[in-house]
Amino acid sequence: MSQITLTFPDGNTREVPAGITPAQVASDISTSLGKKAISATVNGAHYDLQWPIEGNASIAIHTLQDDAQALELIRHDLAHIMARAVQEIWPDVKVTIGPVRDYGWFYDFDRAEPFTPEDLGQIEAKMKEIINARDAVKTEVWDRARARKHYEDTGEPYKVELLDRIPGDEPIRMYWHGDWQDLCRGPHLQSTGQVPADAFKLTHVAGAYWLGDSSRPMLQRIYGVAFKNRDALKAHMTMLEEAAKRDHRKLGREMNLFHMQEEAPGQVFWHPNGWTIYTTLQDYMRRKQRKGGYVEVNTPQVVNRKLWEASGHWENYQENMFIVEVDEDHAREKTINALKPMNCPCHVQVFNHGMKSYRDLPLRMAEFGSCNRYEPSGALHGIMRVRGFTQDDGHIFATDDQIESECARFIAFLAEIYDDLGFHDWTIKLSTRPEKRVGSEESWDRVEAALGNACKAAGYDYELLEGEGAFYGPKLEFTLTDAIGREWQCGTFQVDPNLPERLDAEYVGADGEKHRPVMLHRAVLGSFERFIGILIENSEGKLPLWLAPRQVVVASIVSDADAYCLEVVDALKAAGIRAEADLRNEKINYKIREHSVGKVPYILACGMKEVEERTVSVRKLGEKQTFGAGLDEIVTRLRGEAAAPDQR
RNA sequence: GCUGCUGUAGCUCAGUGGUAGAGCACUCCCUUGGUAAGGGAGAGGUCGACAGUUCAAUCCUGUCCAGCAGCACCA
Repeated sequence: MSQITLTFPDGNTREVPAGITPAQVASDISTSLGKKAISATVNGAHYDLQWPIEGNASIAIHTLQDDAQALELIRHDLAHIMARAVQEIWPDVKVTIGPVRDYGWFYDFDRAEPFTPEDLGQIEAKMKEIINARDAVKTEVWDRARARKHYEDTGEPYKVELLDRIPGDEPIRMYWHGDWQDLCRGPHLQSTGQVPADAFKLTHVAGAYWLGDSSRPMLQRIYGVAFKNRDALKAHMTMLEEAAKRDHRKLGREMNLFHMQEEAPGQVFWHPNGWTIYTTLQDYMRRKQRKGGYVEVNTPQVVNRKLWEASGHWENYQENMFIVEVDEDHAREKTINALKPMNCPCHVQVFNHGMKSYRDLPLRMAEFGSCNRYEPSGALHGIMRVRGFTQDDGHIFATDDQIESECARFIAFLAEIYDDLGFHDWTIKLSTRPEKRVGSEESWDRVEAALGNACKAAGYDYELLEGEGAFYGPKLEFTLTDAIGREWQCGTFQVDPNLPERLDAEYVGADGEKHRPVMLHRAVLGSFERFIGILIENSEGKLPLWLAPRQVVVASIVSDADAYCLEVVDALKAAGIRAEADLRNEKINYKIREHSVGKVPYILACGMKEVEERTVSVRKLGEKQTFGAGLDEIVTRLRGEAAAPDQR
């Protein structure tokens, strides 16, 4: 047998026979390492301890101490252990796939009966039994035909289909967790006993289409989370509770911002508090847009189908449109309109009205455009995904030569706004030409390069999403990261030569000839509804002062201070601050608690001491420490703090 | 849209084949209290909608509507 050379991370080398497994290598180093080992990285690939190494290689042995590998293997083995548990309890359940995901794994099953929460408890108990049995994990490479016959014989049609999808040059690996067998590319742990038995939890069950295809059968997906130890699991559960506290639907109720009801699914009833956030944000955006060189327009909600036919939406987007039929007595046939799902066709109408010159370009047209889309019922989510919403929409009509500079200009514009709104961590994704597309290769080359160059010119790197662009042009997507690490795609910049063509937009060039402008669709926030939802969740309802709907509550400590409290409120209001008095017959503790829960940024308490001294006792949200301030002093201070970021 | 679950007071939830209950919120009374819930009383519900089974339905069955989780969708 030939010898090969293994190189360890510390640079040491070892001569071993070809075909040696990482398990043997680990045991050769020490018995304890042999026991502790879970997997290896061989020439950069994550290797099962049982896979033979045939040639010279770099090798690193992993143990449960190595976070990345350990978590992946624990979760992956748990997926198998769960599938085994399910089949031991219900032998006729069909197994499919069970990958690792963030914090855990899932496994999809085909079973006529739905799994219940009680079933999850039973499965968990069975899984613990399996882990405690400490069964060895074994693997073999099988011949494709043998594997196929095996799964046909055992009645596992999904596995047969998976087998057929494995590329011909890949080995067919079989794994055994005890007697239970699964087709799997591996790697896995040495034994089920290496899985911590107290650091996982089955969380929920939900439907999922086989292979993610809505035309295929719906399976039942059981989700689990798993960690290296019980404390990490606990920390995760605590994190989930923290995330639940930020839920904008809950905070929206508690802060009396908005509500939704079943007569208008997917549409928001904004209450005074919520509408204050909305209009404050909109006023800010309007000022930014003016400074940013945009003209603002407003276009109709209900538009005849002719325009949607011309724009292509009738053909491609009709399912998502609210159709409005108008049936007049005298009319020969019904007039069919649609609520606008997008503003772009209307903006082209504005552009088309009157002859445009190359001197008018780039023409930056903005609208706080109210749109309605018939979103699938299952997609609705609070104010984040709705059927009626308002975009901070804008379309830049430009020449090809202006794309790059307009793009760079937009990125700078967006960066300022995200910064003002407290989002300092965001990324750009560049989506390039998809398979199905229109336009020449040269024009795609040019426009993709323009977007990429604009990012670099503005000083930002981008991630490439190849083939993800629209059929007519590439786009940039701007994704921000919130306070708890979640990502939200908000901004977009999309190059569209198609719609101007369809709707016959033209301008007169310097040569006196008519030319087609390109249209740049762009948004910074996306929609006000969704963005406000993000702001709420990001801040846990503790919005920055300028956006807080109720900025100051002046609370009386004794009723003899009521008149003074009203005077303080008047002074604050005169300074443009949203202030209100709380003169109720309640103790100051009660008022403090209530307004703290209500996320009011400032509570000014006034008792007789304050009345006599003409001061206020200031308590900032989230701070236990209070401080005293003179009336004029606090008005000046709060007026400064409450100014919008662009007005400081 | 699909699978599963849920729908009882403004909110959070308990409960029963014989037309309902708690806590908080609300109103009133007592209390004037110094930085996260003072005490008492009262009012408040077509038990999501519509059918069906039953002597009797909030409860059982069906259909629909809405919400939640996930999947699919998001030109």
